[in-house]
Amino acid sequence: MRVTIKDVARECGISAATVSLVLNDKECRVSEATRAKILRIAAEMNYRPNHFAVGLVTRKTHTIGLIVPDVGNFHFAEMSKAIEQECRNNGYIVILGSYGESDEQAYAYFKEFIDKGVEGIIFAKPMLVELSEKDRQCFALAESASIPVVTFEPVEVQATVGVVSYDYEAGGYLASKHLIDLGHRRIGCLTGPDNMISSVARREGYKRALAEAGIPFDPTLLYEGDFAVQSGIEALPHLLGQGVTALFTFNDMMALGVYKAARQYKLKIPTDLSIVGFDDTFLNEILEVPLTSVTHPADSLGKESAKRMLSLIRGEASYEGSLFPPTLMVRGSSVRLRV
Amino acid sequence: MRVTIKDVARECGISAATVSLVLNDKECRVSEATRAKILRIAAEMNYRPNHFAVGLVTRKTHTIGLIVPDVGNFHFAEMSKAIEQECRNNGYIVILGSYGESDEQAYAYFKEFIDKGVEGIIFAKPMLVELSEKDRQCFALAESASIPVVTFEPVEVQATVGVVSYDYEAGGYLASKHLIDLGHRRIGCLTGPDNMISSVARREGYKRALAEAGIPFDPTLLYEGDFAVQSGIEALPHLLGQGVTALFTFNDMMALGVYKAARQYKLKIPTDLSIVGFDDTFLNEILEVPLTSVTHPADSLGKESAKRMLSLIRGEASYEGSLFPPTLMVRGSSVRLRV
DNA sequence: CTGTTAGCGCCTTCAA
DNA sequence: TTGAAGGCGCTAACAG
Repeated sequence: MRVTIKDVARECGISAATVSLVLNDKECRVSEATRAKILRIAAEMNYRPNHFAVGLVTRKTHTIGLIVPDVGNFHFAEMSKAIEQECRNNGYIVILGSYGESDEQAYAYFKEFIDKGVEGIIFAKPMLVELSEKDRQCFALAESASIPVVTFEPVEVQATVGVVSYDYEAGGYLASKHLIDLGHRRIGCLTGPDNMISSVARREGYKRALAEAGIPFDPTLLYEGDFAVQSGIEALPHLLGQGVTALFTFNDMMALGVYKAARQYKLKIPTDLSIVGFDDTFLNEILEVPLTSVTHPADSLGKESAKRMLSLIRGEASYEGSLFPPTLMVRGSSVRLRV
Repeated sequence: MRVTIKDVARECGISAATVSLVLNDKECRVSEATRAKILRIAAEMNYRPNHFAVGLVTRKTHTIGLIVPDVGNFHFAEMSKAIEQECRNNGYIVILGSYGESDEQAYAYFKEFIDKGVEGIIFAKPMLVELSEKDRQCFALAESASIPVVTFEPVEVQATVGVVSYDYEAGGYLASKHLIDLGHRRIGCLTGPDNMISSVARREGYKRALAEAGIPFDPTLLYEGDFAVQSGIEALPHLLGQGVTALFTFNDMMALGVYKAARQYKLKIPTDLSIVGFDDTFLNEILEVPLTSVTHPADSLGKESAKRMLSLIRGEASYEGSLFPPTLMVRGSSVRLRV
C-alpha cells in the first residue's frame, strides 16, 4: 500500500490538511520551518498523491482524450506524437482512441473518455460536409459534460468547440496553379471522397486556379478517390484516357498509387505526366522521382490543437483559432509541359 | 453535476448499497423485481459510475499504459493501434507515452502512469544488450507498485515482466540465406546499433547463415547504421568499396536510403545489387523495385502483447510468452548473382 | 500559522 | 432480501 498524506502528516507530527496545503502550493500561511520539513519528509517517504482521491475532490484529472480515425496512419501518428508531447509539457497526459471506420466507435470513445474524466477531447476526424447523427451526438455529449472539444475543421455545432484548421482551399489552389504555371492545361484531379470537407475545399482551390487562368473546368478530369494507394492505381488509366498531362492528387498515398500504375503503363514521370501530391510525407524525398507536394504539417497542427485545448481548459477561450497556410514543396515530379 | 448512485437510489426508493450491488452484478440476493427496476431506472437516468470514486475504492482502473519510443514511427504506430484495439475489446483503455530518445523521459512516464493507476505497462522499447540504469529503475518501480510489465525482448529483471518476442536471429538468418541461395558470397550487412539486442540477434542470424554455407565471416562487410534513412545513404559507398553484390539491411528505412544512394551511383537494383530489408512495411510493394523483406508484424506483436498484459493483470501468469517466427517476402529487389 | 470537520461518490461489511 | 455505517485518500472551508 502506498504512503498516503496521513502517513506523511503523522511522520511530521502535523495534520494532513497542512501537508496538503504545502504540497499543493496553496497561499502560504505556513511557517517556513514546517513547510520545509513537510517537503523534505514527503520526498523522503516518496509520497505521491493518489490520483483518484484527488480527482474525486478536485474534478481535475489532467488528462485529455485524443480520438483519431487510425493511429496506424502516418498523418495521425505524427499528429498524435505532437499532441502527446505538447500535453505532457503542460502536465497533461493523453488517452488514445482509434475509432477505425465507425462513427459508433468514435461515439463510444467520447462516452468512455468522458467517464474517465478527461478535461477535453481532441477529435481528429476528417469531417463530412454534412455532420452525421453520431457526430452530433458526440458534440452534444461533450457539451452536456461541459468539456471542450477541438477539431481540425469547422463544424457548426453550438458546443464549446475549438477549431484548428488548415487552409485546404489554398492548398488546392497552390498545387493547381503550380501546374498551370508550368504550362499544363489538362490537369487531372484525383480527389478524396466528395462528402468530405477537406476534399471539397481542395477541389474548390483547384477550380479557382483554373478559373483564374481562364481554363474551363472539365468535370471529366475529376476522379473520386478515397485517399488510399489503390485509388491512384485505379485512377490513372481513367485520367490518361482524358488526355491529362498533369495530375493533382489530394494526398501522397494516392500519388504513390499513380507512380505504381505509371510503371505498368511505361509512363515516365515527370516527362509524360507531372504529378503534385498533398501532405508532403517524408517519403516524397526518397522516391525515385521525388514528389512535389503541398505541405500539411501534422506535427504543427497537432501541437497547435493541443495548445488550443489547454487554453480552452484554462478558460482562456479568447485564444483564437489558427488557419494554417499551405506551402508547396517543388520536387522532380512536376515539370514544364513539353510542346 | 452528473447523476450519482444516490440519485438512482432515491428515484428507486431504495438504498444506494443495493443499487451498487445490482449494477455490479454481485451475487444476487436481490429480488428480480427490484433488480429490474434498478436497471431500468439507472439506464433511464443515464447513470454512469464515477471513475474516480470507483477507482478510489476498488483500485481498478481498467487502464493500461503504453510507452513507445516514437508513435510517429511506422512500426510503433501500427503496434499502438493493435494494442489499443485489443485493450478496448477487453474493456481497457490505453494511455500513451512517447519517450523520444530519453530514458529519463521513459522513466518519468512510468512514474506518472503508475500514479494514474494503470494496471499494467507495455514497454515497447528496443532494449539494449546492457540494460541502462534508468531502465532498471523503470522495472523496479513497476515491481514496487506490483504491476506487470510487458516488453518485446527478454530482459533479465526479477519484476513481473512478460515478454512477447520476435525471432530476430531467425529473421537475420532467413534474409542472409536467401541471398546466399541466390549465389551471393559477398553480402554486405547494414546493421542497427551494436548495443541493441535485436540488432545483435539479426547479426547472429547473418553469421549463422554464412557459416552454414561455408562462407567466412568478413567484418569489413558490416556497417553500423541507426535504422534511419540516412544510414542507408551513408552505408552504400562504403559497402560498394568492399565489393558487395548484395546487401541485407536491418530495416526497410535504411533500405530506402540505399535505394536513394544507388540512384546517385547509377547503380541498378537488383541487377547490380540485390537488397533484402527487414520489417516488410507497406511501402515495399510500391517502390519502383519492390523490396524483398523479412516480415515483422507490428500489429500481431502488438495484439499479442496486449493479450499477454491482460492475462497478467488477471493473474493468469501461466500464459506463456510467444516467439514470433519471421517469414520472408521475396520481391524484385533480390535476384540470382550474375556470373 | 495550523488543526478540525466534512464531504467527493462509491463499495463492502455487517446487521436487520 | 435489504439498509446503515464506515472508509478509500484527499481537499476545502472554517475554527482556533
